[in-house]
This record gives sequence, structure tokens and C-alpha cells, in this order.
Amino acid sequence: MVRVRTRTAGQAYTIREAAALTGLPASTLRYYETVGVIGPVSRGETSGHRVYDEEDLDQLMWVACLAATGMSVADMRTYVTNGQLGVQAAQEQIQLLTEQERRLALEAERVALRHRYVRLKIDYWHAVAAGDSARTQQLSKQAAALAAELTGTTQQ
Amino acid sequence: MVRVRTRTAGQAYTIREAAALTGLPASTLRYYETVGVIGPVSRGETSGHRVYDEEDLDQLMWVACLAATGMSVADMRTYVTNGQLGVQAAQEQIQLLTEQERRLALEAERVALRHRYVRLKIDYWHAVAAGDSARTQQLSKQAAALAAELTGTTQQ
DNA sequence: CCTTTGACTTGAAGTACTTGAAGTTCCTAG
DNA sequence: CTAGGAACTTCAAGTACTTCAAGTCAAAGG
Repeated sequence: MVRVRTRTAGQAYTIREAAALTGLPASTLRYYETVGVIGPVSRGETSGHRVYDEEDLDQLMWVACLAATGMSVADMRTYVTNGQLGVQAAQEQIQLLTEQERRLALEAERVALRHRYVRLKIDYWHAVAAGDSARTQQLSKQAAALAAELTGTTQQ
Repeated sequence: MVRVRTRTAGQAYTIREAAALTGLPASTLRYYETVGVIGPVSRGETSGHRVYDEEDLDQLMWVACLAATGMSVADMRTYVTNGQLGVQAAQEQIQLLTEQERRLALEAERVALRHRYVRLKIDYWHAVAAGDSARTQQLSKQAAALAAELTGTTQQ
């Protein structure tokens, strides 16, 4: 299937192409538009199909990054509209991002803990498979110690 | 806050501890119980609070592994109620956990990357607020480079 | 003893998509 | 030109959690 572009200036993309380029499914692109995370995309004159240009793609790339950091749709909407405002919104942008940073730091901690726990469990089952009951008990204790350590550290 | 375990044999965990160890939020643990992905968890005599033991934790670990591989709740329920979960050999459990460990290593990487990205954006908006256009442009470039990395690793 | 603080409980509502149905429109091949 | 299939459209419903509200329970301080 060879696709021919009719536009002379700038590129035009179908929703499928935009999805492939941003890494977001087409359904999500439509969803983001309906909830206002991105502005309305222009439509084909006769077809009513969405036509994405480079600018739309840029904005979508940006939103894809925010989504990847775990930002909520409401915050993304705020963030995008603030971004278009420029300097006066900088303070708010910084606040939004600082909150996001804190969340990510917490997330990193949680992942590290889980990682340690899973490694311990792997060792445990190796010991079980080997019939090493001394080591089995030892590792079981370590897991309990890890659990004890986590009491009080896992606020949220 | 000193936590005293009343059980003489085996460990008892609160929902918060179970959540931290399995990596699933407490709300998800409750949800999994209500929809039958895991069996009913025993409750504190007077409190009615959920009390997780080692066996519950193990079962939850497997379910967490299955969920991480993208298995639907319906399939997980089928899998568990068919009793295939309890019968699993140590070898298979080790394999599942090893895969989980790999995923966690990846997850840690992704979180670190997102963290860097957000910090960069914070710097960016600080530069914007300060009117430092040279630094603004520099950081914008850096963010774009990181964004490319981020969207590349976020595929699934 | 009483109050406060914090973790827990349930159930209902909200969130962020995803999927499915039913109906155009585009494109290629006959 | 016309038929057929792929890709698009909207809207409604489904999914997998998540958050909120209202209330219970337990330990610590006054």
C-alpha cells in the first residue's frame, strides 16, 4: 500500500501513522482529544477523518512523555495549557513537576524494595529445590527482616 | 511505633506490609480478594482487619507475576481456582520470579529515566522564569534527547 | 478514663483507557 | 464503474483499578 500525500506544504498523517510515531494507540489519541489533553485535530474536508500535522505530532510526543512519567490526565491538561502560556505560568509548572519528582522518588524506593524481596524469594526457592532446609529457614528469616524494615518506611 | 506480633508460629502481615512486599497497592489486594483472584484472607479476631501470612504472600507474589505479564483478571481467577497455582513446582516458581526480577530491573531503569527527565524539566522552567534563554535552549535540547530515550523504552 | 491519631473496614463513585457495535469513507482490483 | 475490504467515524459499555466517604478499631498521651 503506497500512500500519497496531497498536501504540498507540511506533512499530513492519519491517526494510524500518528499512533505509530508517538507510540500511543489510536484509541488513546482520540481519547486525549475528547478529554482536552490535546487541542482539536483538523479533519479531512470530505471524510471527517483526523489529519495530524507536524505540530500535532510534537504536542503528542510531549504528552506521551508526560503520560510516561505517570502524570494524570488532569495535570497533563493543565501542563499543556500552561506551556502555551509561557513565562507567567513557570511557577505553576515548577510546582507541578516538583510534585511529580517526589512521586517518582517514592516509586524508585518502592521498586528497589520489591526488587530485593523478589531476589530473596528466588534464593529461597532455590534452597527449597535443593532441599537445603537450613538455608531455607535462614532466607525465610531474612524475608521477615526485610518486612520488619519496611514498617514505617512505606508511608503514603 | 513498635509492632508486636502475637502469632507464635509464622509471620503475620498487615495489608500495608503485604502491599509493600508484593508491590501491589493495598486497594488492589482488596480488589483481587473481592473478585476472587485470591482466596479470602483471614481476619483479626476482634478488628476484622486482614491478616496475611507467608502463604498468602506467596500466592500474591504469583498473582503479581501473572498480572505483570498482562494476564487478565478473568484468566488469573481461572488459573488460581484450577489449583494450578498451588501445585507449581519450585522450578516454575523460580522461572516466574526470575522474569519478575528482570521486569523490576527494567522498571527501576525506567523510573530513573523519568526522574531525570522531570528534574531536567524543572531546571528548564527555572531557566524560563529567570529569563536565561541560553540555558533554556540548552535544557530544551537535553530534554528532547531524553524524551527520545523515554518513548523508546516505554513501548510494551 | 477519655481523646486523639492513624490504620483499617466497606461500598460507591471516579479514572484512564479499551473494546465493540454500527455506520461512513477511502482505495484497489475486477 | 462497481464491489469489497481496510481504515475511519461516534457512542456506549466494559475493564482494572483508584479514590473517596463514612465509620470501626487499637494504641498512646493527658
